[in-house]
Amino acid sequence: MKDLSWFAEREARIPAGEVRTRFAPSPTGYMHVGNLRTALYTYLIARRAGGKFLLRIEDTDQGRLVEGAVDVIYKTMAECGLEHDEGPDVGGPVGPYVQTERRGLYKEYAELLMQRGHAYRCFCEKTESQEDAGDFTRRDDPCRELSQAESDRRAAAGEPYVIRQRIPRGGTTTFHDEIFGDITVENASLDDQVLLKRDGLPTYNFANVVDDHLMGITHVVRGSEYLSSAPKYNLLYEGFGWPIPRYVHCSPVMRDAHNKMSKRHGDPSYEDLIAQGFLTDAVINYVTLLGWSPGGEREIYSLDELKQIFDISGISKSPAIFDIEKLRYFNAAYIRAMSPEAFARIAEPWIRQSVKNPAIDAAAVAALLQQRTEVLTEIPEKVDFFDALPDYDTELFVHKKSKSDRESSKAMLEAVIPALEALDTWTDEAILGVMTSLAESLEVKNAKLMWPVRIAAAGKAVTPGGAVEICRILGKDECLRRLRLGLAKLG
RNA sequence: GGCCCGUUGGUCAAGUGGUUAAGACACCGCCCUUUCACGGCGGUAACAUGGGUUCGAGUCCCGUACGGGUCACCA
Repeated sequence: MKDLSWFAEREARIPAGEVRTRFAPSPTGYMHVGNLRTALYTYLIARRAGGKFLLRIEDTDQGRLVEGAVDVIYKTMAECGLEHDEGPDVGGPVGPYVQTERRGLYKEYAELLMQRGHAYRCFCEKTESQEDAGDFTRRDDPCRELSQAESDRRAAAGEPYVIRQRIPRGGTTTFHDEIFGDITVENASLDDQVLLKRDGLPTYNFANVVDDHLMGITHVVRGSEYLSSAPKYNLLYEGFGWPIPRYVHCSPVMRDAHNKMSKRHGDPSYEDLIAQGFLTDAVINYVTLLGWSPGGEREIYSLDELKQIFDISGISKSPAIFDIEKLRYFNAAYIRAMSPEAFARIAEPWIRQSVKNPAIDAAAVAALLQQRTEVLTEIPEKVDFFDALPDYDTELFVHKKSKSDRESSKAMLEAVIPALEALDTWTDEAILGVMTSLAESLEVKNAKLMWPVRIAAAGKAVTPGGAVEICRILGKDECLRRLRLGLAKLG
């Protein structure tokens, strides 16, 4: 048995009282919304307490690894501003927090547990899935009662085995969860779970306990699917004589009342949301509020603000349904709150998707869009008329509210074209001045004059911005060309 | 099926024995107005259910229903 005393030294180097959390994804795919939320809560708990936030890659299932998944995790964390504290274990001879790189460790700890009688070798055949497990009753493993000598002999003879946890046959185990409170279960209902697999790698159940302890984790934050396994982890901690961390089990993020969010059902991952034109800050804000509430009426919070106020007590017990409509609202709020310059910067590529004409000022178009955009993806379709006048129907000139019909529209255009032709300064003020004074002299409401101008200029009934702004951005020549065209259409 | 957990409007949610049961999204109406949007004002809409405990229960206890999780050499 290797000397493990160095761990005592290592532990001594973790500052007493420091809150330490970890986000421990397994690299089996993309970063879904539930993952992101868990990462966020884990991060916020640490930051709020001025503690450490660590990252650990749980790659012990060699069969389920997905190429590039680790990169997605790192990239997403970085993009979201969830900076993690670096670290190999404090001073210990252990590498970075990637479980396959720590494999030797788990075996030693499993053997330590075996020495203490809390684990045993099992030489039985595999059951690799729930289906294989058959009925719902727990197997009474014959290997559990094998003598140490017999067990050692078979192992030495090269017989493959796994190491199982020896759960007490009687009694109960109680653990405390920060969200769900005290939960007590009968030990008899617990299975002798596998700790170390045949391939020598630990199961999640075991690696988690060992690593959380070695990393000095004080708050174990994870999905509520682990709630019913928690008693087994407690027994493990007790077997080692280690302090039990605080548990924070979070309910899942749902796509509807019955199903979790999942890629398989076409639910968006973090990357998908960004590709769909959502802003990182809005996603973070919304996702944090899905299943957690600060208690007041305010809803818009930056990550920095969340770091100051996040509290475990606000996490809710029941699952929350992801509502993309509300995310859209948050996104729109974030867009509106940006400086015009910042918005122009992010909107420009989207504007240029449909507006190729360099004569059209993208920043000016962006200014019109800022109050009317929920997600970036809706931009190209909204502004395409700046590039090319759509082939519109003259029915558009008929508008009840402004009392416009074909005749009035024709008359308005006939009047406005020469007035604008005579205009030298092509600014909002000048254009508006011409139009309002013209409306006044024609004794019509502004709307009645503006309506046909906007229709002729844009070729569609709904546009970002009004007649004046559209005319201005189009430029005098193009604007007048379109107005004359409109007039011609009206015959 | 056993065990564990949950349940306030369509959705997110406040609420910790005494409230006209907040607020937000969505929806509807009105106002503003140069279309749309923004903004402003107003409206519809909830304590799953049955028993207790209590002067008093959304809040505490028990049952029921419904929903979720778990029972893998997956995490």
